[in-house]
Amino acid sequence: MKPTFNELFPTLNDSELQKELDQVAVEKSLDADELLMETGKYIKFIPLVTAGRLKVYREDDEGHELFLYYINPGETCAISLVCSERDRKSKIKAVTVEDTKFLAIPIRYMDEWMSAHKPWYYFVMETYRKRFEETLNTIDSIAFHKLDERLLEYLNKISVGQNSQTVKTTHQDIANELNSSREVISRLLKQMEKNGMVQLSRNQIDLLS
Amino acid sequence: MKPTFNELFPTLNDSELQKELDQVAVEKSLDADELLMETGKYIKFIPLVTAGRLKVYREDDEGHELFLYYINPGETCAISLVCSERDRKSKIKAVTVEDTKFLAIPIRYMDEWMSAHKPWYYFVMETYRKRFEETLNTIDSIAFHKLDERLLEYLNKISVGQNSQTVKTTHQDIANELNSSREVISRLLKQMEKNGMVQLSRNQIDLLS
DNA sequence: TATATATTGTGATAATCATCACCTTGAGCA
DNA sequence: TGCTCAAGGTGATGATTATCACAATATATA
Repeated sequence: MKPTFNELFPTLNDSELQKELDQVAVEKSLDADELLMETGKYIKFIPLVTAGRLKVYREDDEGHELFLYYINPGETCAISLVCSERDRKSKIKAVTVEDTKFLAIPIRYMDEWMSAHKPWYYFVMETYRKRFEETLNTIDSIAFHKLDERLLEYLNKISVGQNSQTVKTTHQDIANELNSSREVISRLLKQMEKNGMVQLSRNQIDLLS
Repeated sequence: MKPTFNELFPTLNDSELQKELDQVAVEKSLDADELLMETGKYIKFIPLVTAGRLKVYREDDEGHELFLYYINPGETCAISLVCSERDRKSKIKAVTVEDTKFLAIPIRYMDEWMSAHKPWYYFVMETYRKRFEETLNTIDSIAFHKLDERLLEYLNKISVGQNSQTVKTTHQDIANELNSSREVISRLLKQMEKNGMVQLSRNQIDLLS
């Protein structure tokens, strides 16, 4: 059963706000592995994700990347909220990991709705808070933890994000997302398998603990 | 000549807002090296810094710390804005680096002012944007750069923050703020001195380039 | 089924950084 | 002035991670 908008965004359940949303929101969909937001590009709308999933990365000029967090149904992208301010450019990349649907809200409604609709205001502020916190957790991870811990945190994040113990990916992709190298990830995973923490197979890692 | 409030916070120059500010803001001051915000504690007010300087750190459970950014006069703390939402706890530490004065705004006015006063709204959103960006820059630094680059970025950040080429600190303190060790920082600084990038003396580093 | 390709495994080696031990230098003050 | 202590210097060693080279294995597809 497909969840309704109100089930996905319970805090936006407000008749006046919904009237406005109905008027301006455009339903869009993307296939898996499509680029929603690109480093250096302007952001023109706020995506309210209703189905599928987005992965958000930090990316630098030399092609390095680092996984930050997922955007799941019922969530939106804080960066687009921040950057919507006076059309700032983002330094962030958002990619769909599966077929994804979202409502696109043109950013010009941001300021207006923030003062006109308390539910929208709370929704936006809570989004900020969550993303800031996740970003700080990422900092903890890379600043204070070694790669084996980071790998475990990464796998758990993926697992929780997609609500499954099975992570379908390659060692190379993990290495990219942690800004490490394939061999190192392979060795660490082998070690984790020896310790009974995961089960490895081609293109797949099953978390056991 | 001490700058006026309007010079420090030009975007808050709005007669209605200032009337409210005058009513509720409490002027406070702290000596150097005092703790304004502590990991795990609640935040009860928003500090509008008018003089001095704050240093903001990320801190983990095991006492590791990592310098994030300065809060200079004319600025405020994004974390207190985010965390003020429903009285969240912070995982952040803010310490005065010199005698510091600020206006304390009780957090209960946040929501009210956000919808009632556009200048306040823009100020808060701009603060978010800046801090988010700085936090992402910190991620770039620790994820993509080696320690020598990070050290240089750190010294530049300090230098710009205090508007001086002379950084008065010890190697040990730098090591703490970069989550490294004193010997490593000493060696890297010596290398930088050989390359003519800095001049070292006791408790002091002068940037040359 | 045979072959091509993507994925994973693994040893050797190097770079980076942390840690330990101990020394030297400089500044304040008894 | 000489003592004390904080700050800085430096070699040795080890841990972690990156990189290179190449082997082994699984999957797809011709």
